[in-house]
Amino acid sequence: MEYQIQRGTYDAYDEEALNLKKLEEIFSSIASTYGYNYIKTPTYEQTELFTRSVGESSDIVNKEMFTFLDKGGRNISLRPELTAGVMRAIVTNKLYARDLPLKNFYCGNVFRYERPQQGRYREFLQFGVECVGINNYFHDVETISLGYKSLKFVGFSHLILKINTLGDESSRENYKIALRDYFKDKISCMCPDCQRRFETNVLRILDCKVEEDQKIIKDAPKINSYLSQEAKDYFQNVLDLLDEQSIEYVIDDTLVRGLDYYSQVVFEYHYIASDGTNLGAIGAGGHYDNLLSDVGGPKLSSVGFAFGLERINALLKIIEGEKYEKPNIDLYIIHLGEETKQYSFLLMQELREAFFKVDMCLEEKSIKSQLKLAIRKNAKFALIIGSEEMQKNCFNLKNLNTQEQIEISYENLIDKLDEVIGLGDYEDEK
RNA sequence: GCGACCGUGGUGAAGUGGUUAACACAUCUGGCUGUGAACCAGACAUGCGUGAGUUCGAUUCUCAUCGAUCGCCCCA
Repeated sequence: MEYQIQRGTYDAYDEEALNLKKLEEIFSSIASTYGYNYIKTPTYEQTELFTRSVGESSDIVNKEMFTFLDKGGRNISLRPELTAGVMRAIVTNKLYARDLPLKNFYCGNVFRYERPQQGRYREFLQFGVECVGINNYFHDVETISLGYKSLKFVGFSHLILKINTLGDESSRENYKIALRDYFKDKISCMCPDCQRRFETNVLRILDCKVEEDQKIIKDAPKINSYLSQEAKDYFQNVLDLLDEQSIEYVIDDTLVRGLDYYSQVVFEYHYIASDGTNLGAIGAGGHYDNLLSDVGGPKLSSVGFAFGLERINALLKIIEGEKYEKPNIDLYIIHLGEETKQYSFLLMQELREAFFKVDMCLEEKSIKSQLKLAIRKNAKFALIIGSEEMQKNCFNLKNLNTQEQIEISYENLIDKLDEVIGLGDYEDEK
């Protein structure tokens, strides 16, 4: 009986695992330059935390959560996103009493029980940030631009930033009433999904892709006419400040997010690969005013976003093609003859102490096989040690890219490796 | 949750109701016992996602199930 991997999950190994991990490192370090600190919260929380925060009308909570009773009878859910947990942590630890805003970034696995598709898993990784505590459009822009620049940095040269405003609470309520009013007598001839949305969340009707419905939606009232002057100014300030930084955006007034907690500005990052692959949003976020108070803390405005690491990784693989980074080592030691094995092994351990990435084959194999192994391990250099070399304490160092080979003494080995491998790294970065 | 399509070795894949499941790449061994190639000779699926059924006989037909992919829904 062979065990099967669970639906919607995947194993990452080799370059995929390497690059996923690298993405986390890069995003983390860029977030640090923006003054964000790492926060880690539990993988599961009380179910109610999510129904309260993400929203009972949202599909995520409604039908996509992994929910169960633990042995103590507690109602538990695997996190479908990380914002709610971060908010809870802020309340639990009374972090809101510190200097505001609180700026945290996170990276972790989240769970949603959905039908799997390309770029969509039931357990996937999110990297995100939350800036909590101050209602100031500068923070919105700071956050949007952090996401934007991070994505640019890892290789998305032509990003699409979609942005919209949902207005403040009263603007949004008025707008919803207007929408209901508009769709009231038309809804019966719209698609079943829209009819459902009409009841649960009118805003989402704007998202509908059915052609017939689009015609009706086109003439629906626009949020713009229902925004309070304050909300309009807020949004305009955000746009102006984005312009100042030459961050390009597209205003998309049909952009409404699926999580219930957003207000004011919302945004999504998109990328369409040259081969047409479109994985949907690779990152998305927005401003929210009531989440912290919904979870039992003070009422503080916040803004945040989350990236989907698998989607980002999949697109980068297409963009970078051959250059997509593979695991590698610095040096592969090739030993010839029984008596050189131990000598080589000890040398290898010594080099590892100096933080070189070194490996060797501990079986007896022909030089041919060992060279092939070196290639397969993606080694930069091979160090060939035969009994003659062992006697003389002198080896052959072969550059596996250029095939050049030099003779080098034991004394000079580490210096030479420093020089030659350091150089290799430098060239890689260029 | 709904619809479509698919599932053969490490990989890409051909194929048939019936004794040895083609071909290619990769890998291993030897020819060549110290340098990644080429060439030559061998090796490599007790098996065709899983389970059941039809049949004298199924990888090939039927059903179920699991899984991938795509569309819808939703989302990162």
